Amino acid sequence: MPELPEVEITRRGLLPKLPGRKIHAVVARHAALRYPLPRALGRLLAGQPLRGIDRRGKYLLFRFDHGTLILHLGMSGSLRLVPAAEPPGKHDHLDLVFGDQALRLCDPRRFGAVLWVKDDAAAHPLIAPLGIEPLSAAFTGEWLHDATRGRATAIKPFLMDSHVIVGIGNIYASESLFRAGVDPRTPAGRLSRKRCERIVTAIKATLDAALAAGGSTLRDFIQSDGSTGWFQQQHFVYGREGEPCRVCGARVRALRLGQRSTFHCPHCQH
DNA sequence: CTGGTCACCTGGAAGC
DNA sequence: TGCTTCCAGGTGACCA
Repeated sequence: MPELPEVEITRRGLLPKLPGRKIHAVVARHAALRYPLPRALGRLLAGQPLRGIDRRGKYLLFRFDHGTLILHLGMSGSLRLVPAAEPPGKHDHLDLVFGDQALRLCDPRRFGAVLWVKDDAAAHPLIAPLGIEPLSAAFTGEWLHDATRGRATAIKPFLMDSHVIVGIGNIYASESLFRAGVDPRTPAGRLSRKRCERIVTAIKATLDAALAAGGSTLRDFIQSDGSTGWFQQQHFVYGREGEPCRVCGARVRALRLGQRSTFHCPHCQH
């Protein structure tokens, strides 16, 4: 589920509530997600005030005086703030208990990650190789044009490579290329400067729209029982195979690119 | 380095 | 109804 906007919305939802508060206990109900959980997390964090919550790509960074807890939601993870006494569900693998509230990690597929770094989190082997932040000022058409030179791979999987650009998952890759009017199969290295500019503008607009949509439901999914899941976006093409394009009415087509389902409008995208 | 494939895990939907 | 198969929003590891 989570792509960059979902992770960022989660972060923004927690920001006014958690930093400054002390962790009282940690409850780990599963020994490992994608990786084994850090050992003795309770001893490590009990009594420690959370200093801040940052984000790098889709990784959330919980800052403490003596290190950083790195958290990734994987494909199916979500964080909720619940009453600490609330009984955990089947896939609620980890609680960080702040007084009478718990920050609860639910992740049915367990593709998420929880890691502890004592030193500079930016130097962690999973963080250091991450690519550019798509919402940063440094992400421009010129940057994308430079980055794509000499690359034969299709632009869609290229955009999803977190070592190039972070945060663009399967949904927003299709959606952004639709907005840009670019065929997802186009070899990255063949894109003109102008088309790179269109793609960058489209990515920022797509992510901004998702952030705006998430902001309006933020309170719900941070505090409620989570049954509503992630906020719903009106997609242009994603998941709409055979349905009419919202712009031109042509049938939306599906294909596979790099093992991932890809949606596009053959009339609007070239 | 590049591009392509696989695996990790569970659950829901579709097919028979 | 029940069993089987396929698919899912991520990404690191591995291969040629």
